[in-house]
Amino acid sequence: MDRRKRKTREAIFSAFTELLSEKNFESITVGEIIDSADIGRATFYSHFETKDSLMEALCEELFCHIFDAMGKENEHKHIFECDAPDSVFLHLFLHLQKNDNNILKLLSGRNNDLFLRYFKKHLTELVSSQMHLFESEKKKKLPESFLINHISSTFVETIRWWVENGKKETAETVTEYFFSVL
Amino acid sequence: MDRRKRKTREAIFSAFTELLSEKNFESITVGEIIDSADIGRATFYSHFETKDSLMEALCEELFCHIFDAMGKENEHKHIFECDAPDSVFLHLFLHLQKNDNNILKLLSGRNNDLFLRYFKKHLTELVSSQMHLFESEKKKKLPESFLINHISSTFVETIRWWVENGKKETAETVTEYFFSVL
DNA sequence: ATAATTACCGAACAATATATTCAGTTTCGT
DNA sequence: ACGAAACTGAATATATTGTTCGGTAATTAT
Repeated sequence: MDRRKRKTREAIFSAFTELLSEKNFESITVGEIIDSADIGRATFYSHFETKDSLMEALCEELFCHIFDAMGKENEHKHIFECDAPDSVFLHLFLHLQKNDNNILKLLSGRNNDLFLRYFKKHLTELVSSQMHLFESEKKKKLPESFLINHISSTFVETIRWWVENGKKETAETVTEYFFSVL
Repeated sequence: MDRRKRKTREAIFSAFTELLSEKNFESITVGEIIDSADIGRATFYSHFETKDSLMEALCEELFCHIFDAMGKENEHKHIFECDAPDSVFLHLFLHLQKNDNNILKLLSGRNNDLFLRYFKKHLTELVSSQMHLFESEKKKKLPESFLINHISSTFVETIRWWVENGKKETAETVTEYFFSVL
C-alpha cells in the first residue's frame, strides 16, 4: 500500500480512537475527525464511506489482531503447553493490561456501545469454542445460548469494571474474579 | 397539569416509544416524532429542550414508576409476606412479562444503549440494597463494587437474552436461570 | 530521469436535521 | 365570558453529511 495512504489511514484511526476516548461515537463529527487527523475532507471519504464504516474498519483492525493472534497462539499453546482453564482469558486480560492498540481507551470511554457490541460478538465466538471449560452439573440444565451470553457479558463487564476503577488489580487477580463468579 | 399539556406529553412519549421499538435512538429525528405525535414543531420544543432530554424524561417516567412502586411494595411485602430470596427479581421479571409501559419494546430494539444505561443505574441501587441475598463464602473475597456490577449486569443481560430469544420462558424460569448463574 | 499513476487538498455545494422565533389560533380553568 | 396557557406552522439560522472538481504533490514504473 502507498505510504501516503497508509499514513493517512493511521492518522484517521489515531484521531478517531482519541476522540472515542473523550466522547461517544454518535457525537463525533466527520469534521472533528479530519481536523484532528489534519487531512482534507475528500480524503476522509476516499478512505471510508461513512463514519460507521470507519468504526467497522477500526474494530476489524483491533479484533482480528488480538483474537486471531490469540487463536493461533492457542492452536499451539493450548494443545502442547497450557491446559489450565483460565489460560485464554488470562491471556486476554494480559493483552488488555499492556493496552495493546489502545483498546482500553475504547472500553473505558462512555457510550461506546457499537465498539462493545463488536467486542462481545468476537468474544462470543471465543467463548463458544471454550464452553467445555465452564461445564458443571449445575449449569447443565441451562440453555447453552443463555450460558454463552452470560459468560461473554461477564467478561466484558469485568473488563469495564476493572478499567473504570482504575485498573488497580493485576491481570491475574481480575482473572480470578472473573472465574469466581462463574 | 393542564390537560392539553398532559395529552401532548403523552402523545410525544407514545410516539417516541413506538419509534424506539422500530429504530435506534440516534436515527430518530425530531421531525418524525412530531409527525408521529401529530403536534407542531414549536410544541415539541416547549416540552423538551432536546431529543436527549426527552429520552431522559422517558426513562425517569418508566423507572420511577416501576422501581418506586416496587420499593414501596417491598417495604410491605418484604417484611410481612415474602422472604424468598428471589422475590424482588421475580417481581421485576413479572412486570416485564406483562410488558408494563412497553418497557420491553425499548429493551428489544437495537442500540438503545442510553435506555439500558438508565436501567442499569437504577438497578444497581436496587441490587446494592439487596446484596445480603447474594452473600456466600465464595463471594466474600470479591470487592463489593465488582459483585454489584456483576449482578446488575447479569440481570440486564438475562432480560436482553430473554427478549431477544422471543420470551419463550416464563418469568419463573428466567428467574431460576438468573439465580443459577449467581 | 521522466512519465504515468495515485493520493491529497480544500473550497464550494446540495441535502438534511436541529433548534429558535413569532404572530395568530385554540383550549383551559374559574 | 375572560385571561392565561398551550398549540400551530412557517420562516430562519446553524450545523453536519456526503459529493464534486480543478489543482498540487508524492510515489511507482519504465
